[in-house]
Amino acid sequence: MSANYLAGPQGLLWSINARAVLDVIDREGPLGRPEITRATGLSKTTVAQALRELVARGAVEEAGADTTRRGPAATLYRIAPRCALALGVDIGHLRIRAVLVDAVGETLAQAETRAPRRRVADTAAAVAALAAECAGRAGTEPGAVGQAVVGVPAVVARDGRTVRRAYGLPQGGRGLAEAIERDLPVPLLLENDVNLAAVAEQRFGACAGVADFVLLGVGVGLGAGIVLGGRLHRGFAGGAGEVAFLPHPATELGTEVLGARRIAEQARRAGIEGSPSTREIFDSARAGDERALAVVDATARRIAHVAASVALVIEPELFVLGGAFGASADLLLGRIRRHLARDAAPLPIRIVASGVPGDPVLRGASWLARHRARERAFAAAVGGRPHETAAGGPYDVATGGPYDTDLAGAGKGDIT
Amino acid sequence: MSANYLAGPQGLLWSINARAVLDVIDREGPLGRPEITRATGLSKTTVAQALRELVARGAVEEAGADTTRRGPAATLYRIAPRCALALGVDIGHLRIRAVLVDAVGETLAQAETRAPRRRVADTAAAVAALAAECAGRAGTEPGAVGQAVVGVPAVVARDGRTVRRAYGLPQGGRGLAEAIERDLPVPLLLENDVNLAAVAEQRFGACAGVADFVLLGVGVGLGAGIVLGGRLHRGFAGGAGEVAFLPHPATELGTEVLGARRIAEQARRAGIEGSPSTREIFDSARAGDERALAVVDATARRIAHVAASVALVIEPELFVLGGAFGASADLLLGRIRRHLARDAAPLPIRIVASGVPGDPVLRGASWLARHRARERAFAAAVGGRPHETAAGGPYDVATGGPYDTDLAGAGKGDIT
DNA sequence: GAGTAGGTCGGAAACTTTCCTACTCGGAGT
DNA sequence: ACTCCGAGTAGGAAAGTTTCCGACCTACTC
Repeated sequence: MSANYLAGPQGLLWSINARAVLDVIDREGPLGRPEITRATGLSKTTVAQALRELVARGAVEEAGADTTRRGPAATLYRIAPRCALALGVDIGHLRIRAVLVDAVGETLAQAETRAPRRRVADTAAAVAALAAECAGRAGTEPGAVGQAVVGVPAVVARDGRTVRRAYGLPQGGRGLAEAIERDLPVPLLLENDVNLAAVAEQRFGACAGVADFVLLGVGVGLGAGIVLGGRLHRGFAGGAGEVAFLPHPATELGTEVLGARRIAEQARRAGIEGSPSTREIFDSARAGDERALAVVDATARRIAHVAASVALVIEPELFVLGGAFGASADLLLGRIRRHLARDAAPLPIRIVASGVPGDPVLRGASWLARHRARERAFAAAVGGRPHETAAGGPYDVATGGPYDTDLAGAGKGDIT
Repeated sequence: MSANYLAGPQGLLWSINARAVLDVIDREGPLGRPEITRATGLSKTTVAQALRELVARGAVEEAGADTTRRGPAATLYRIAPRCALALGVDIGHLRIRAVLVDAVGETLAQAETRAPRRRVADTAAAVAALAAECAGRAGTEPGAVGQAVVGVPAVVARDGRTVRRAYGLPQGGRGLAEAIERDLPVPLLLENDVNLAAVAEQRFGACAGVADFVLLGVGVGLGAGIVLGGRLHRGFAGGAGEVAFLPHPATELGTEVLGARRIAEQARRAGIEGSPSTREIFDSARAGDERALAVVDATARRIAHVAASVALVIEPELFVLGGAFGASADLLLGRIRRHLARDAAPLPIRIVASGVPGDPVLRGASWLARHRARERAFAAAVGGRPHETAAGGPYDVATGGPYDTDLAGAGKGDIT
């Protein structure tokens, strides 16, 4: 009822300190008690108490002993890998991939299948089947998954369930989310695929430690995953980053600047016959075909144009070239930089190639799923000690603290 | 050294609870003890203790008694207005305005002067003189100001001191900040004027409670103040929102889409003679002059174009039309909406007129200055009880808590 | 007299300091 | 080469401190 004023009883201190212990262990790997004491600034008595409780609750477990120092061996502690399971799914145009990871990010199982074309129910069933397959291989069951994040090639509203403008997806609305939840009853979040690729870039790729960057995903369409202040920026209705529709001098308003269709059109215009796929055009270009190179250059120019426009609006620290044709960075990057240098910008623009190996969408999905599953598990382990008053102050560590991961909320921040 | 893990001794609880009390009083005006007790969820003993301490430290003061209920009158408490003074300054092309406000936002004094043209030292001296004038009228001295925020028509780096691309400002670099600080030795922050107008819009205008919005400032140039998640988005080097350079079909790259110069050019093209000022053109248009109306319409079209581009990148909830010609919203708004509906957008775009009376830049500057001055005063009042151990845990309420208002830091957030 | 404001006191919870035991490594002495 | 002992470290327990809370009491006004 009353807003969250972050006031609380003494039990609050325990939550705060237990959480601090958890965070230290999480960041700095297996750690001995003395090191945790130093890192948190707490007394060793308190740390010992917190560790006992966290182990009892299953969030932390012992991990051998540290014998590097002299004296008695220090017990090491680590996050319990099984305290949270997470499922990442990438629904692409051709394939659906899934990966099951544990709380420390270890891959437990992977699976993939052909993407069914038509019906939402088929897609949902495929996702559930992959989840079951992964769970089976990992020796657990699908219901044990603490969070599933599903990447889709569509605009997803901030509720993480409503889908708009679904390129190639069966249909819009909340149908897909509900169908998946029926078949796979675990906490679910849909997310735009480019956004997830951006998350992957932030966690595993070229943008570690960069607070503001934009991932340009070049694939069937062109989309941007925008990270500002270390957080995904989704826009009011999830439509941020739909940069394919940015006005371009050579393109009518309301049509896409770039995408497979437009590349094909340019290929025709360049006199390339037989309507080859984009991949084939890039391969030809790499082999030195002049006309294909012209198409590549035109593509690079349009990407540069989009990057310049985006930069003028939000001025990120870095652009990353990703997506299906991020693999063609060798061809594109230099040309994009040249166009940027020539045409664009009163401000310098840095652009680099994606640094994420494998399927970035899948990695982003599994990272986000893991983050959320773990956040929930941690909050449960830290919140509400058994002997706390049932009333529960207005403070709730699960959502109120500085660890807020709420995605749905409007996030009416108060700070400028 | 060790990162901030938000762990702390018992004194931390006092900080948290005192801060909660302070926040409640701040938000809900003068309040009696029982109401504070209810709002914070703390016990009345604790609240009483906190209030005693806060009053002793000067952050809170008594404000009469509440006799509406029966029984003994409840003592009311409010934020002590004088616990923080703040100075807002708007350095415009023609005039420099300053306003001195207290901790609760009351205007204590205002002053203005002609903007000196050439030298940085003159500008700085003018600012200091205005500050002295305000302080004198308010019965205090300039040194008592807890924070000064100076709005400038230029790009300001995230350090709040380095100026780039200064339209009409004497020169770039850190010269201005340093000169002002010499003449007026108080905590100083320079900020882009359009950004400050956006802050004003958020606090006093059309965007109260809107987390994501963009203020389009139409004046000598065109700039955007971007608020995302309730926070100003400044960009990597403070250059976010330089939307005047967005590519436009009818404009060569690298030139501004809109601004006084371009409006004049359009007026010439429309056959208007005598090179009238923008204001005169708008006045003619309001009087029904066809050619002037054409210029206005062209202006509206360009604003719509910019808004559409911005929306495709960040999809704010709302656009606000402000700046020097925000006053001409009656002429522009309908036309902008018409152009948006026609040309633009796969997504709907809401745009409204500014809701801030007076000088938005000045109001934004004084709000931000007040916010920062108060934040510092509150942190001081809440942090470090006298009888606390000198050691001091790694937790620091001043900067570490959920009340972080750091502007300079890169803000390497960890949450997606 | 009922309802409310404000104060005080004792108890409970949580953190810290201090003291103590146990363990291991390494060097010195036999 | 073996043994012994001191220094440094890990872990635990007890006492002390700080803080919050509930309960009781007084005083005030309708």
